[in-house]
Amino acid sequence: MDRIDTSLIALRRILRATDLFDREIKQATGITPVQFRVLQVIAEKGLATAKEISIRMRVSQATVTSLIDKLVRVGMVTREKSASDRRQINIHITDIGQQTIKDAPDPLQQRFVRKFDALEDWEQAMLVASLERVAAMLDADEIDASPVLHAGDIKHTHDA
Amino acid sequence: MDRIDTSLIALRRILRATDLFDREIKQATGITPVQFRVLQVIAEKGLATAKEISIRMRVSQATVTSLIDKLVRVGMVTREKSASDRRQINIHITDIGQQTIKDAPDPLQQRFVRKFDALEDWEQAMLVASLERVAAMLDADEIDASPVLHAGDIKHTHDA
DNA sequence: CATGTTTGCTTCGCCGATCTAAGTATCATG
DNA sequence: CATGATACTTAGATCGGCGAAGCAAACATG
Repeated sequence: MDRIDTSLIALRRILRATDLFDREIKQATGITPVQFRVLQVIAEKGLATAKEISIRMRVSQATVTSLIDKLVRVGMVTREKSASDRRQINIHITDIGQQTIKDAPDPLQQRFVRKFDALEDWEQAMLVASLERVAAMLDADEIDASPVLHAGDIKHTHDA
Repeated sequence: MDRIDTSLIALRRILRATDLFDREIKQATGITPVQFRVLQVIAEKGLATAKEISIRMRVSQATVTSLIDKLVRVGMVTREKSASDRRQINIHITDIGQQTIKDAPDPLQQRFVRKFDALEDWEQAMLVASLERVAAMLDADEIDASPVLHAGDIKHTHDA
């Protein structure tokens, strides 16, 4: 088995891990991965507008509306009209929502962070260099920043 | 920006690349990424049974049936009863299907392979080691083999 | 060989995510 | 105040996905 095969397989495993995590989330939280992702975004600040969410997740507002509908229905978030601009709706996370996030299985990024921290210095350096390299290889064009991932996302934080 | 942030961002970009590629495929081929993936699987040998596809793609047979329906409708594949076992249906790729695959934009894995080949020996070695490391870090448990990716998958071939 | 079980696929009815287009309410401004 | 932009929701569609039920072919075995 040559290097390229090995690399592709590893890459596949990496991608696959996100997929599996989706299923874990579904089971553990009772909501779907996409809904969970919305919840996470809201949880970051405790509240968010529909617009914000639709931009962060790169989906239409219509989609956000229906996702929020579901989260409201299960009591994880509430809608409240913004006082400053009454066209806006602030979506607040509830205690149940908070709890759901807290109880969710060890997110992918936390898993990564924990193990990364445990590595030797040189190894960390190697990984960083390699990942950046691979990212550059796969990016079709220069991509700005924040993506939509599936589950749990790989967030730019490490409050693990 | 510390190493962990850098890594996570790179990882995010890698995952994001598959997402963007999905959109490219849709535009270029007129079929959806999932349908394209089915087509790819069939194309590997020129034909496949529904069962095979459902296993390879980790979806139910019901789902495969509906995906094949769509590919048949646009003339990219045909259904033919197997001679040896008449319960089985061999799905054959048509010229149109072949053409679609040929005309599809540079798949992710090809992009990767091309660039990987161009690397220095030591760099290839480093990438392989790193990717395997990361894969191990993300895998919750030991994962067997072939996953469902989104677009184009990252196949274990490099007939680029 | 006849009957019962397994296997391979399709049909049906359902749900979730997503979109676009069209509507409603609110704001901002000339 | 009238007009136009902005923030959301509603309506209606498509797609991917599932499980259950059904059917036909193959197999197994007394």
